[in-house]
Amino acid sequence: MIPQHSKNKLKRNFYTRDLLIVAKDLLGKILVKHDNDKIFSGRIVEVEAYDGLIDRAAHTYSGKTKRNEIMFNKGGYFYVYFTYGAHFCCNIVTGEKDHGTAVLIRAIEPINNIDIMIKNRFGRELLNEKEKFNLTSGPGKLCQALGINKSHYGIDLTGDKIYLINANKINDDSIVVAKRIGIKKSINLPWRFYIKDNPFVSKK
DNA sequence: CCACGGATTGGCT
DNA sequence: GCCAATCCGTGGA
Repeated sequence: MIPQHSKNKLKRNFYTRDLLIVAKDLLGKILVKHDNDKIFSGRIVEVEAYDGLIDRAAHTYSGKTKRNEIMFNKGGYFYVYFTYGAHFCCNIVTGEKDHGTAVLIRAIEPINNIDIMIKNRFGRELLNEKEKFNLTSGPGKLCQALGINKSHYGIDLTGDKIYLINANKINDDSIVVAKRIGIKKSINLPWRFYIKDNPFVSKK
C-alpha cells in the first residue's frame, strides 16, 4: 500500500531549501509514522508556512525559547506543539540552521490504518460517510488520528520513526494559494497552500 | 509569581 | 456564525 522503498524517503536536501519552496512541494507527499508494528500514513493536502524573521504569527518571531528551539535547526526535523489546552499540531522544519522556519501540516488524506485513526479520533465507529472527511482535516485532528504528541518533538525526519515518502509534484494549476487561518498577526501573508478540490482540506 | 492568550475544535444559537 | 473548553509556554512585575 505504501511505497516503502527506502530510495523514496525524502532526504535532508529536500527540507533545507527555502521555506515557501518546501511548503508547496510538501503537497502530495506521504507522511508516514511507525508506531510499534503499525504504520500510519496519509497524503499531505494542506500546509501553512511560518517564518520568524518577518512573520509575527510565527512561534520563532521573538527569538529562541525552549518550546520553539527545534525550529532553529536545519530543515528535516519535526516540530510538535500543544495549544488551546487540547490539541497538538505538527510542523516540518525547513531551511538552513538558525532560520526559524517551518511548515504546519494542516490536513492529510488518510491512506493506512484508517480504522485505528477513526478509533483515535472518535472512540467509536463512523456514524456516516461524511465523517470520513472529518478524520484528518485540520492540524489538531490529524495529530489525534495519528497519535502524534509531545513525545515526537524534534524527531529527525531522515530517520525511521516519522518521515516523508516522495510523490509526484503537484501541478501549480492544482494548488490554491490563500491567507493563513486562525491567526491574529501577519494575517495577510499568502502562505497557505492546499490541493484544489481535495475533500480533506480543513476549510475552503 | 501570576496573568494572558493561542498556528483549534466541536457544539449550540 | 459564535463561543466555551482547557493547559501550559511565555513574558511582565
